[in-house]
Amino acid sequence: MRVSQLLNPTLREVPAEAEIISHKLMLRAGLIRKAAAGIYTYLPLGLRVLKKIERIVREEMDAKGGQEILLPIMQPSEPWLETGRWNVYGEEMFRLKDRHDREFCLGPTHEEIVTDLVRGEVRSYKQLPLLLYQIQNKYRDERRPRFGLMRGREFIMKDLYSFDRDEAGLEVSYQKMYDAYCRIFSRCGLTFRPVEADAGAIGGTGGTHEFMVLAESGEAAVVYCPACDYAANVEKAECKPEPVPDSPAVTPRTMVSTPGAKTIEQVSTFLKIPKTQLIKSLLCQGDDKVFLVLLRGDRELNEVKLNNALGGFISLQLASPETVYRILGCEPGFVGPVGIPKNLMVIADLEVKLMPKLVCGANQADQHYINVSPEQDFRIDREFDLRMIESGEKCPGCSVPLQEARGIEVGQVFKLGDKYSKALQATYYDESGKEQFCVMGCYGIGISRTIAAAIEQNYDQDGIIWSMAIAPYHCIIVPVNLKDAPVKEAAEQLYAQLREAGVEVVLDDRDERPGVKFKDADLVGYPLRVIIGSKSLANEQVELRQRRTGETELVDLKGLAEIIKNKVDLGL
RNA sequence: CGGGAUGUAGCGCAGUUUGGCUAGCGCGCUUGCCUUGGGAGCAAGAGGCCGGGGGUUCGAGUCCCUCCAUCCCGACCA
Repeated sequence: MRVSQLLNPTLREVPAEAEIISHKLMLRAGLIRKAAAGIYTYLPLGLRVLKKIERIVREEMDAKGGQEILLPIMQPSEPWLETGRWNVYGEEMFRLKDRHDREFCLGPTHEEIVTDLVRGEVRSYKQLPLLLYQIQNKYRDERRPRFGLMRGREFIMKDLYSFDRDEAGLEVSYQKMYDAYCRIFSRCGLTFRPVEADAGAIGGTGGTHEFMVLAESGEAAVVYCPACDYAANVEKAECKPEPVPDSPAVTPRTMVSTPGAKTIEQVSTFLKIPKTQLIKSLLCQGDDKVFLVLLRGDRELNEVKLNNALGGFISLQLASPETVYRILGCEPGFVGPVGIPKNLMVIADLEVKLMPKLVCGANQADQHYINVSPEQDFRIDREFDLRMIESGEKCPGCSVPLQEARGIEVGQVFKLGDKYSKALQATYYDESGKEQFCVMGCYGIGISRTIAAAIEQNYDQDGIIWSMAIAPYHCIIVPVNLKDAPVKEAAEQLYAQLREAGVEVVLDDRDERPGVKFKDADLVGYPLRVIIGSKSLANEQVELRQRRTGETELVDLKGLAEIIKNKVDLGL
């Protein structure tokens, strides 16, 4: 391709809309343009990167026995009604009606439609296991799309669905995908970590792992063990209850005045009692149920754990101050578990019981109780691990202190079990002629997000640094001065040779000054750059520069095509 | 959805407070000259429903009402 003909509108300045580095660089390097919030057009170079990643994904899926299909984007409501998710998915689902008023959605995911397919086509155990995948658009009306391709309302995903005879089969499929994902992200040149995760609305009873590309801009927080291979999303990371070491003298429960002290911080300071001896009492509302959640004062509530513990709500949130007042007769700052209405369920974190004496709100303005004993002074109806893990806590595997990092979730693998096959009656007949439910797994990779993640991990002040495997082109030829006939001729010749050799190459044939071409080449991030200038050309030599290292070598023009071809094949 | 901000040429911005004639600047774009190893220089040009609608006024980019769009924080989220 000739740069003069390439639709690659690079920008000198960063559009005001971009915040994070990948978004800025993708706009500046002319890879994407915005069509609407969270909806993007891929320009030629952006699309080439996308196709490169797709190709790697296809190769690895096919290698594991995956069969590619293409499911519809527009899906009828019926299978969604059968699984109950038509109503559960909420506003995040784009919905539409046809001229007959029949309801459809733009697929946010494809469990329903693929299971609907399989229940119609699979009859026998002989057809299993079945691994079906597709690469296509997903639609989610995110409340807040952001960061360019990182969180879009339309995005491209590879999703594979496995159908097995039983749990053992699922285990095999799951492991295949887990391995394939590791290979895919390695081939894309990413530093990543599989972490234990929460299954969220996709549900399913088995395990799930998220594949996190480690980057500062990541939206997810993970903890990992530097000694063993334990790693988990903080939403999921299991917390061991820790006893509070310092226990105050045992005296009867006493109400004390704490004027204006509403937060844990304020109460702790006012009473000169460490936060570990305070109780954090949160009145929560899940759908239409209200309950009181108790945590040690210095801990944070993990809402995902809470929601899972209670069986999953459509909406779970802190109760409004009005609700708190209606139920407990005080404002949120003075809530506590002592003397509350009998029908108000109390859900405590595992650590609460380990607190010998504690301080809590008295459900009266400006009053707290001190010397409160769990179970003696208030009841605990149910106990769970409800808190957010903190970095430095001990690894559940090997007790080494955990470290914290941020990550971009580029993939997730789920064991679904029979959640969808049961709801949609996807069954097969086993050897004895008995009807059984398929055991399912689903496995997603955010292809478009992976592009953004790759940039977040590979850039410098000049622009993007692609790894060879996913670069839009392998190499760019920059003739310093096209009006210099030998330079032009050498450039054209090399361009032809490289194309002949199967190297993906662009020739910057624009009548621009060299500085402009160098800047653009760095910005776009071609891994290899050949600079043809008159001085070195006089010795039949040109410069070969590596984008990542900036390392430049003077090489003979003769045989250069082979050298470049080798570098491309070796991935540098 | 709550809070905050922004919308003026392809991009980045000024002008809006205190209404006034023909709406500016830089980059980019077009043409010519010149230049050719890290976003050169000179000259001449093109390009705007000042986000939309309504209102106030002799007069609105500027004031008022309203809608829309976009971004950030939070909430939320496979």
